[in-house]
Amino acid sequence: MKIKNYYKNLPHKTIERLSQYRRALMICLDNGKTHIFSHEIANIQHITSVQVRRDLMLIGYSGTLRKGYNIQDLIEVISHIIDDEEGIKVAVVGMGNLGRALMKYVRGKRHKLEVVAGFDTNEEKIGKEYKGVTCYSIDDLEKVIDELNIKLAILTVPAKYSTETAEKLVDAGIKGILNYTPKPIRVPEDVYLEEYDMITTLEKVAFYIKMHQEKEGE
Amino acid sequence: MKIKNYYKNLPHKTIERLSQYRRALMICLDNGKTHIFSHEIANIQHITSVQVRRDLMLIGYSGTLRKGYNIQDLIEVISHIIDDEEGIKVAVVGMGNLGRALMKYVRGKRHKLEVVAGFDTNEEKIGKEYKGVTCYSIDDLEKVIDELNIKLAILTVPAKYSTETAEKLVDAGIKGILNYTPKPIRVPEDVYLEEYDMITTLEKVAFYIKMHQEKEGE
DNA sequence: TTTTGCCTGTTATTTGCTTAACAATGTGCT
DNA sequence: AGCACATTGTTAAGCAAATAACAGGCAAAA
Ligand SMILES: NC(=O)c1ccc[n+]([C@@H]2O[C@H](COP(=O)([O-])OP(=O)(O)OC[C@H]3O[C@@H](n4cnc5c(N)ncnc54)[C@H](O)[C@@H]3O)[C@@H](O)[C@H]2O)c1
Ligand SMILES: NC(=O)c1ccc[n+]([C@@H]2O[C@H](COP(=O)([O-])OP(=O)(O)OC[C@H]3O[C@@H](n4cnc5c(N)ncnc54)[C@H](O)[C@@H]3O)[C@@H](O)[C@H]2O)c1
Repeated sequence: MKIKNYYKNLPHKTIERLSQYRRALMICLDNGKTHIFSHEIANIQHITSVQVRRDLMLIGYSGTLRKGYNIQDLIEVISHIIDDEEGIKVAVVGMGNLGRALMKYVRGKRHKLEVVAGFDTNEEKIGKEYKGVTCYSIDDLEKVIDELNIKLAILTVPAKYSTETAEKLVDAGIKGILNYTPKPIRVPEDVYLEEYDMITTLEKVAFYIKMHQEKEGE
Repeated sequence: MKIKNYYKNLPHKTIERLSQYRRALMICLDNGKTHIFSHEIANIQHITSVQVRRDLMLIGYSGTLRKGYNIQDLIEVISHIIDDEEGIKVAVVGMGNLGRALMKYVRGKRHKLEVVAGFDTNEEKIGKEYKGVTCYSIDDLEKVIDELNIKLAILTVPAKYSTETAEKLVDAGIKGILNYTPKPIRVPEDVYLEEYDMITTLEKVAFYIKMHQEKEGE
């Protein structure tokens, strides 16, 4: 399993960029391009060509000298690395403003990532469909997750329910959680967790605006 | 201006954590706590106490031995660092599903960060209020940004308009952009840019789920 | 009063990632 | 053919951040 093993050593940041390269490449392909240079990819993503080449080196993909990389090929290689063959089923947990926006947004974006269920506690939402996806009761979490083979959950419940909902998700056998709640959650080692807090990011931007202002005023 | 200067050297990650510490501390304060240990903060945030102490060292705040940190004090010190005294005015550019969710979410969360305007191209949205905030035409961008003294923009327009809208924002004098569009944008050096791509994050979680599955199957 | 233990604050080490440097190579031009 | 050069692929250096290691000190227990 040599091939599989070196995936493990890919830097997290490289994984992120591969996802981005692929989307950029698909657009290029649609535009009729067949080959692309590292500096072109770099330009689209606003990074350096060195970084692109380094990432591609890490996944063992080689381009042709003076012709660049074959777009079609490269898309396939990246897909083979980051996509699961069977596809990964996704649930949105908490069908509020953000949950619904995400549901609509993600649906149909990547065919290996299918949103197949929503969950909520609100009686009015339970049983309804949103963009063709059923909203289930949180009480049926375990059953539905098992039946629909859901592996990934996007957590968008109110912050005060983050912890308990995360626990339910883990107990139900979820393998990865994307937490958009401002409250950090804890998961066992075999569950992959990614957290993103918008208020933090907003405050960070505000801080650097403030700092820049002060620097100018000196 | 010694004080101001060392803010410049604070690691980006420390800034992010300060924002999070503060929110956690405010909750503790509400609960009647007056002092807190580094390991308690660490527990809430699911990080190590060393990291907490190191961050606090960097901002030059000292606790009391065996009593920990004075919560009220610490909140003030952090606020003094990351908050702008005048407050920073924010605009949401692109009042779609995500834009509206964010508008509602951010409003009133932090009183030094006020969302004061929305912008859109859709005639039906222009002139309407959402959560008490007016949605202006993108054609009035420069005027409104100037009049309301808006410094920070959250970009939530469709990806194909990211680039042109970013340019408009920069021209209008915006000092910081938070780009939630999947298309990377480019800004001059004096504009602070933060980008976040949800699909990338989702694919990353999916990748690690897949990898973990394969490791098990060996 | 001494000792133990708990907590802070600081310095040193390690890790992960980015950037720089450069060797290798085939293409087109002269 | 031979030279100039754009472009790839790899190794080395540099940076930022996290973690580890540890010194210092006070409070309570013995
Ligand atoms: N709206 C945003 O733009 C935004 C941005 C960043 C983060 N967030 C975070 O996302 C979360 C949701 O935000 P929102 O604006 O969509 O809030 P919301 O109130 O619109 O939605 C919350 C939804 O979760 C449901 N819910 C409540 N308790 C539940 C439980 N125990 N299990 C399952 N579902 C439950 C509610 O019925 C509701 O439908 C919050 O934690 C918020 O901090 C929101
Ligand atoms: N919805 C989500 O959950 C989500 C998540 C991540 C990223 N995004 C990104 O955020 C952006 C918006 O997503 P959405 O789901 O809200 O889409 P949407 O179509 O609901 O909203 C887009 C809004 O922008 C307005 N608009 C169009 N052109 C404009 C212009 N030139 N200037 C100003 N406004 C303009 C439209 O009238 C509409 O109101 C997209 O780039 C999307 O990729 C959305």
